[in-house]
Amino acid sequence: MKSKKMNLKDLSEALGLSQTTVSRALNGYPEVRESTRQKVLEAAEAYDYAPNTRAKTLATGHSMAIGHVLPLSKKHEMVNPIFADFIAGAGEIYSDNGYDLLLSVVDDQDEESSYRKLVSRGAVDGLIVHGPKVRDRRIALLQGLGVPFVVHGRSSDVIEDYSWVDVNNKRAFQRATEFLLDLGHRRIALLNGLADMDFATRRGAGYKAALAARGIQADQSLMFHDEMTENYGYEVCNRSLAMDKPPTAFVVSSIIPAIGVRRALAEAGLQMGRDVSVVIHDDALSYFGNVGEVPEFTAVRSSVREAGRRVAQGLISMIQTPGTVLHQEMMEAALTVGQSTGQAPALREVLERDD
Amino acid sequence: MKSKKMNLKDLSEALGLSQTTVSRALNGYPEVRESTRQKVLEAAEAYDYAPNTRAKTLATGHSMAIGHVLPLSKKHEMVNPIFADFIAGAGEIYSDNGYDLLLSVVDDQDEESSYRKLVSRGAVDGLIVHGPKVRDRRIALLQGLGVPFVVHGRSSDVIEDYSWVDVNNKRAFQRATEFLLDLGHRRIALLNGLADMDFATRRGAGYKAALAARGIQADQSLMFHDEMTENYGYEVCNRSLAMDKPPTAFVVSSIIPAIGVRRALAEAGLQMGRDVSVVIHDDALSYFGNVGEVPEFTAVRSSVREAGRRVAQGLISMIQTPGTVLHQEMMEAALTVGQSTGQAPALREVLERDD
DNA sequence: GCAGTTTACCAAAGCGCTTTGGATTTTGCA
DNA sequence: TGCAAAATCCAAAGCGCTTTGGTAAACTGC
Repeated sequence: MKSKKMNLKDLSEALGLSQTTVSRALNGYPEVRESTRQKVLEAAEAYDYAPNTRAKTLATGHSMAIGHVLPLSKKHEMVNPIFADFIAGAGEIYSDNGYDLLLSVVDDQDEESSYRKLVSRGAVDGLIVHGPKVRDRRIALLQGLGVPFVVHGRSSDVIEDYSWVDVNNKRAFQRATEFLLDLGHRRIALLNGLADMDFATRRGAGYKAALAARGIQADQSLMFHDEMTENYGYEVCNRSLAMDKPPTAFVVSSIIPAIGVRRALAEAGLQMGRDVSVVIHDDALSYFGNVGEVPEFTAVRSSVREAGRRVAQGLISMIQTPGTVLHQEMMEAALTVGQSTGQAPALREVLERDD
Repeated sequence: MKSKKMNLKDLSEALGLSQTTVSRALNGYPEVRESTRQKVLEAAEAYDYAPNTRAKTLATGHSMAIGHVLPLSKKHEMVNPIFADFIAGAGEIYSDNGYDLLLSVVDDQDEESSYRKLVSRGAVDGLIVHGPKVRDRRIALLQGLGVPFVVHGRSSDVIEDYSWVDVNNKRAFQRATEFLLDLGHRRIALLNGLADMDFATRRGAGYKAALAARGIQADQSLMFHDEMTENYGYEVCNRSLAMDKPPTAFVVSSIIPAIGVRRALAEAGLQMGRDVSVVIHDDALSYFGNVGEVPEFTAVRSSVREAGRRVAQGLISMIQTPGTVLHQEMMEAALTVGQSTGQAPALREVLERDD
C-alpha cells in the first residue's frame, strides 16, 4: 500500500515543484511543459493521488454535484419504481461530466425546506425536480433561489418559464385510446396515476380528447386515480369487471398496475387481447422487458432511462453555459402493438356473423 | 427575497459578533450565552443562512456523505429493482443523521477505480457495497483503503472480517424448499439470481440442503441462474413445463421473475397453487405489495427497505465510533403462506382417492 | 549581442468554515 | 470587598485546493 493519504503539498514536494505547477499540470492548463506534466501525472498515479473534492469545490465555488430530492410520504410509503431507471440514466451523464449525484431522501412535508437547504448550503450546482404536480410550488421556489434546475415532466398552470424534459403524455394517451376506439371499443377504462400529478392530468386529457373526437362522453366511473402499484391494477380491474356494463378495454399508466390487471383478468377467466384489451404506458423498465416482435402488452413506450439522460444533459449545459438558456425537450412515445389488444367483443361478433 | 447569499462573516457582522461565537452558537457549543445563541439562531433563520457544506467539511475533515456505487454493465443494462427501496431506507437514516447520500453510477468495469477515487478524493466518510459476489474483491480493496464500509449481503471465501447486514438466505430458501417438500413436491425448480452473486450461492445451498435432508438429489436441470427479470421467469417456466418430467413447484428468487412464472402458467392453462406451486423470496418492494391475509404468493419475506435502514445505521455508528467495531447483522425472513402453494398433484390424487 | 516575447515556474491570497489559544468579563465565596 | 474560577467572547491559524500576479530563463529577430 502507498503510505498515507497524499495532498497537493506532499505531491508537489515529492516532485520538487510548486503546488501551482502541479495543480496546473493536473488540470490541463497550458503553462506547463509537457514533460513536466507527464512526470506529475505519473507521480499522481503512483501515489494514488486525487485532489480533495471538498477543497477543490471550495476553491472553485462549484460543488460539482447535482441534487435529486426523493420525497417519501409517511402515508404512501411508495418509492416510484421508475426512479431507479431514471437515476441510472442521469447518473451515466453525471459520471461522464465529472458531476456527483447527491440524493436527498426526505419526508415529503420537508421537501421545500430540503431544496432550500441544499442550495443555501451550497451543496449542489443544480437540481432535478421529480414528479411535478399540477401548479407545483417547487418551480417558483427554485426560480426564486436562482439555482439551475430541470423538471422531469411539466407543471400546468405555472406561469414561470422553466426547463423541462417531458414525454408527450397527452398525445401518447390520445393515441392509445384512439387505437382502442379503432378496434371497436367504446367502454374504455383509464387507470391513471395520482390525481394531483401533472402527468396524470395530461394523460387524462389525451384520453378524453380521443373519446370526444368520436363523440363519446368520458364516463367518470371508468377513470381511476391512485398510486401505480400492482395491487391498484388488480383491484380496479376486479371492480370494473363487476360493473353492470364492464369496460372492454383498459388504458393503464404503467406496466406495474397492468400486471395487476392481467392477474385480475386471468382469475376471471378472461383472455387479455381477446376478451379484454389493454394498452399500457411502458417506461421501459429494465427488469420488465415488454419487448420482442410481439410484446406482451400493446404500449406507448418511452424510456425513462433516456429521459434521465436528457434531463441530466440539459441541466449540465445550463450550468456550464453562462447565459441562462432554458432547456425544454419533448419526447414522443412510440405505439407498439402487442398481444394485449384485439377487436372489441361486440365488433368481433358482428364481423364473425358476416363470415 | 432575502438579498444575496450570506456567509458566516456577513452574518457575524450583522450580529456584531465574531465568527467564532456565531459558529459555536449554531453548532450548539456550551461556551456561548443562551440569549446570544437565540439571537444568532433567529438571525440565521431570518437571513436564510446555512453554513456552506464544502467549507464546513473541509474544516472538519468529515465529508458528511456516504457513497453508494451503482455499477451498470453495458451488457446487462439492468438496474436492480430492489435498489430504489434499499436507497430509500438508507436515505431516511442519512437524513436523520445529517449525512448526504452520494450516488455514483459507473460502468461496472470501472467500479473498483470508482471506489478508490471516491475515497482518495475525500468525497465520502463511508461506503456501502451493493450486490456482493462470491470472493468479492471490493472488500479487500476497501479494507486496504481504510475506509468504513458495510456490505449489503456477504461474500463467501473472503478471509477478512468485515461489516455486513444480510438476510439469512440459506435458511430462508431451505425453509421455502422444505415447505414444498412437506406438501409432497419432489421436483422443485429453483429460479436463482446470477450465479456469481453471493446471495444466489447461499440460496442454492439452502435449497440443496432441504432436498438432501429428504434424500433427494438436486437436479441440475431444475436449477437456473440469471438476472431476475420478469422475462427470465416467463421463459424458464415455459422451458420447465416442456420437460419430460416437469417440476411441480418453483422456488423463485424475487417477485419479478415470479410474475413471469405466473404469466407462463396462466398461458399454459395451469392454476398456480393447485397445479403448480410457487414460493418466492419477497423483498417487500413498495409497489408490489404481496400482502393481505392470504397474499398472492407464498413467500419468505424480508424488507429490503429495512435492510437499507440497518446498513445505514450500522455504517454511521462505525463512522462515529472511533474504535473500529464491526457491524454484523443477520435478518431472518418470515415464511408467509399465500395462495400460490398447495399439495403436489400426485399427493393430492392419493389423498383424494382415500376420501 | 540585446531588447522584447514566450515559456515555465512560483509565492501567496483566498474560498467559508472550525477550532486553538487567549483575553475579558462575571460570578462565587471567603 | 477581593480574587480565583467560571463564563463569554474573540483573533488568527488552518483545512487543501485554485488562481492572481508575478519572476526568471529561454527564445526571438535584427
